[in-house]
Amino acid sequence: MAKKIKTETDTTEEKIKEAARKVFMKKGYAATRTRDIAEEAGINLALLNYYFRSKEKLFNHVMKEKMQQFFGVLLPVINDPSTKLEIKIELIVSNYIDTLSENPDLPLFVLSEMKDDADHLPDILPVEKLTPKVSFIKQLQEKRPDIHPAHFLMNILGMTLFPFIARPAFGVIGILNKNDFKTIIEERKKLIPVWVKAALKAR
Amino acid sequence: MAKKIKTETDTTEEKIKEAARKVFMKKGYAATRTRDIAEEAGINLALLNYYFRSKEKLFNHVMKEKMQQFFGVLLPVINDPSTKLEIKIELIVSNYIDTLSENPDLPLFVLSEMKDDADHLPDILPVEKLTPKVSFIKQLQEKRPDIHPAHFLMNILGMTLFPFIARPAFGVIGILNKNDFKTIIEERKKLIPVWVKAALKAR
DNA sequence: CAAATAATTAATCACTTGATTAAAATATTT
DNA sequence: AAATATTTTAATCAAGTGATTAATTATTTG
Repeated sequence: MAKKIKTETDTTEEKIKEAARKVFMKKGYAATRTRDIAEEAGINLALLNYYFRSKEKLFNHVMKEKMQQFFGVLLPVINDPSTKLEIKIELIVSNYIDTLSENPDLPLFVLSEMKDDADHLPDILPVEKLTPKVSFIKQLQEKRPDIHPAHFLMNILGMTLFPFIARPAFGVIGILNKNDFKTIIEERKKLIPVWVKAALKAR
Repeated sequence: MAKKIKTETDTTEEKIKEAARKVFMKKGYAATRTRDIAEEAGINLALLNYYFRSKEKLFNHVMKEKMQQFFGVLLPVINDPSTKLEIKIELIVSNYIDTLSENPDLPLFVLSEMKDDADHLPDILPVEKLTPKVSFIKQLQEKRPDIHPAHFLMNILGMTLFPFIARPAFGVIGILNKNDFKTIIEERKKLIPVWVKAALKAR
């Protein structure tokens, strides 16, 4: 009989983490019961506390991961001085669309939980501040010194992320069925950069 | 001594509703305790159930109000056939910015709670579906028959609402302090329509 | 005014929930 | 194989939570 080798995804700790990701992402911190996570992981409730001490500590672990995933799409691109502005825009949009197509709950989860907690969050996510030294900001200011660069960041992220955040709302107003959504999102990979560039030129 | 006249905002029921709006909007359904609402309203916990029967019923009342407020900005403008497309765009943007400046938690609240509940929400909000008969949709299709009208709706709403949804995130990445935010949002009233119109022309 | 009705409260219930404990089972080391 | 350490479980606790009850106070009505 083959020896039991516990692969990384097979360990109890990883089963709990995976269940925690799933349940926290779907229901948020407050609506999640540790029993939900234990059941999802197929383990006893006490084990969860044995491995993670408390609901809050387990949540912080997931939250840190998810914030890194969320900002991890943006920050490397933004900081790379060797990529020109137009390419940065294309990369941000297509990276986010790829990530969120696999993980559509990510932005609403991160932004909701950040709001509850905005103050002591910088602790768990060491994010370099977007000073005017950051190449993306510099490039935007070069192109449009008359407009605050935050505007264009809001435009790119708003156009890209909002459809995922508001997806149920688009359902309610009946403008999109499930299949349309996937198609439209895929179209936006090419369209959003075109529109952002048009906005950069608009006077 | 003057007679006690209970004004509309002075009644117990209204005090409970007002407290419920405040607490539910700030913390969401799951994180809200009925005791929080009672305390905020300055009444006994039992009174809350006396007037509204249950936490869920009280919440549904608030939710319905907030959904009407949220969609109420959009739907009348969208359906008016006598307003031309460019004006519609300006109205949607400036109406939302005015509403959300007074009520910045509205979109994250509505969209979060809609997600948990997406299925049986159409019950509490009778929203006319956005068929191709709706004037806004018709106007978009006239202007750009090559692009699904949902794209432009996503653009307008994304650019307008996203800054409010992601405000704590903009704080964390340090691109905006509190005063900047107000200024920038006010600037966007004029800028977003310019950008949307540029996008409508872009090829 | 007195009786009836409505509004309000303090106390409490039943259940949920995060967490702990003590013991059992399993794995590891000696 | 015995001893030790680690992992897992069932049972339980204490605090929190939505809701109810029974009594009290205020208001309305006849």
